[in-house]
Amino acid sequence: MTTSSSPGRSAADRTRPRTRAPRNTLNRERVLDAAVDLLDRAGPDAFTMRALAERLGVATMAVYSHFSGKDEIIDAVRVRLLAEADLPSRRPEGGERPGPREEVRELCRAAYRLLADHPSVLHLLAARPPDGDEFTLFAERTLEALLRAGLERREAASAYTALTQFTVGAALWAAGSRKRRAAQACREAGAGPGGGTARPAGPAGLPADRYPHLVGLMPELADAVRDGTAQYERGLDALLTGLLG
Amino acid sequence: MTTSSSPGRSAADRTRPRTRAPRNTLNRERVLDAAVDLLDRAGPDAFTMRALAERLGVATMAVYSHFSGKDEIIDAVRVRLLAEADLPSRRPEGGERPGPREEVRELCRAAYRLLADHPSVLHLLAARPPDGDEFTLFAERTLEALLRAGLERREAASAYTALTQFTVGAALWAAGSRKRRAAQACREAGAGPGGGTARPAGPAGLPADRYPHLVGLMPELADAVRDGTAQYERGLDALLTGLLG
DNA sequence: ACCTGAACACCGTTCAAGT
DNA sequence: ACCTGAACACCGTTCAAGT
Repeated sequence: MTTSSSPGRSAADRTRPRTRAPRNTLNRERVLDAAVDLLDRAGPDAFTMRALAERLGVATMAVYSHFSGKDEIIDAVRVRLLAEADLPSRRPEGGERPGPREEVRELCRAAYRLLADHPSVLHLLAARPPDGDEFTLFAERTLEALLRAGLERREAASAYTALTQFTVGAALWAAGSRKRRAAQACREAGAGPGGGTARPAGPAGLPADRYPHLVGLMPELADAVRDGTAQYERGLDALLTGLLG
Repeated sequence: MTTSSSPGRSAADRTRPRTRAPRNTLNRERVLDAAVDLLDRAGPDAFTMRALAERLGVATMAVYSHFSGKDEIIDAVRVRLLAEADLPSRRPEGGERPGPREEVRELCRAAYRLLADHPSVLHLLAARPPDGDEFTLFAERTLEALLRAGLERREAASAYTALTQFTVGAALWAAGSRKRRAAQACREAGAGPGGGTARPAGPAGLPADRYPHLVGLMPELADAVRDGTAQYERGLDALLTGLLG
């Protein structure tokens, strides 16, 4: 897929043995920094213990001194990212404190942004979805706002769950469409600019007689997927209306 | 993790060369049958070209005569499952035709059930989310009902997208909680029934002073995750209310 | 305690060969 | 055309060894 770019050290470097790393070059934090970076840059498939170690300038097995294995690293990355979400400040400096509905909206937006900025986290969430209580700060503040909005305890828990589920699903969609768009651009670049006879009828080869509405609404559906953020906000508004009345 | 159960042939069988398979034992359909079965039974991690071939009673490379590789098989599995969703019949035999809102509800329920029954599809969806137009029949009928409910073209496309996003997110949550519950049961069985001193304070070790609402609502949150279907329906109703007014 | 290199049991896939 | 086995370049992880 990529050309022969070596991300860490050159092939020549990798051949001769690296100068031995100082005794305490590594710690959990440095490993996690590199893991998040590698995951976001290269994607989950390229997230390899060997690649991670190379990025740290260290032998592969050095990482095992600080983590029991790849799974523990993945768990730690997930916990860190979910905990570090850039949430809106609790007390806005200048303006009024927003109403509970507006605060829930802002919190969800922040969660969506986090997932959109770190597409690889989605892969981790899919492989091992969070406990619900792993969003900690996000959960705490969202639940508080939902209760303040007048919801009962059960209703608040249920609403929080629904909001989180929707947010993850929407982010998943956006990440997928981004990936697909990149793949398509790559394909078209490879095929060259000579496609005059392409696309005979249905945009995806779908029979328009069997799926009239689907084919007819294709442009609108493409729009909805294209601008993930705007689409997310529309859905979020609808969900909030249904949840808060 | 598992005991030494060999899913396909015994270790002795695997040692001596298998009797050569007849010329046309394999075809795309048989491969996909086995793939879906293996995926649902053993999970995505155990979904291996070697395991798949063994289940088919065939050498590993035989599969490559019908599929270009693992990715193509995964794509085909996803398309097949999404296309084969067990949707509610278009014309109910006895009763009245339901209103558009009720029909959308039933369609979404069917989609959720499909994802819940095939948890591994979720992994595939996460790795390469669908085009939106891969749900074909589901999309066609949902879009039709949304238009019938009075939505504009853009609104219908947006609403369909939101419903699908929410459905995938909710199914993801349910699958995750199921997996986690199984893992926990396994862990407890291993530890034996001697846990009298466990769980000192917060259910997950969360500081109750930092996360009062989250800790306080833990039972309700656990309930919301426990019965995935009921939780999904509550969220779906809220979303529909917001979308259809 | 922390880091290293070789080795083991896997994986997807290429390739030349069988029928 | 379809199926096979050996081989290649990976992967996560175990292990004995270095400092």
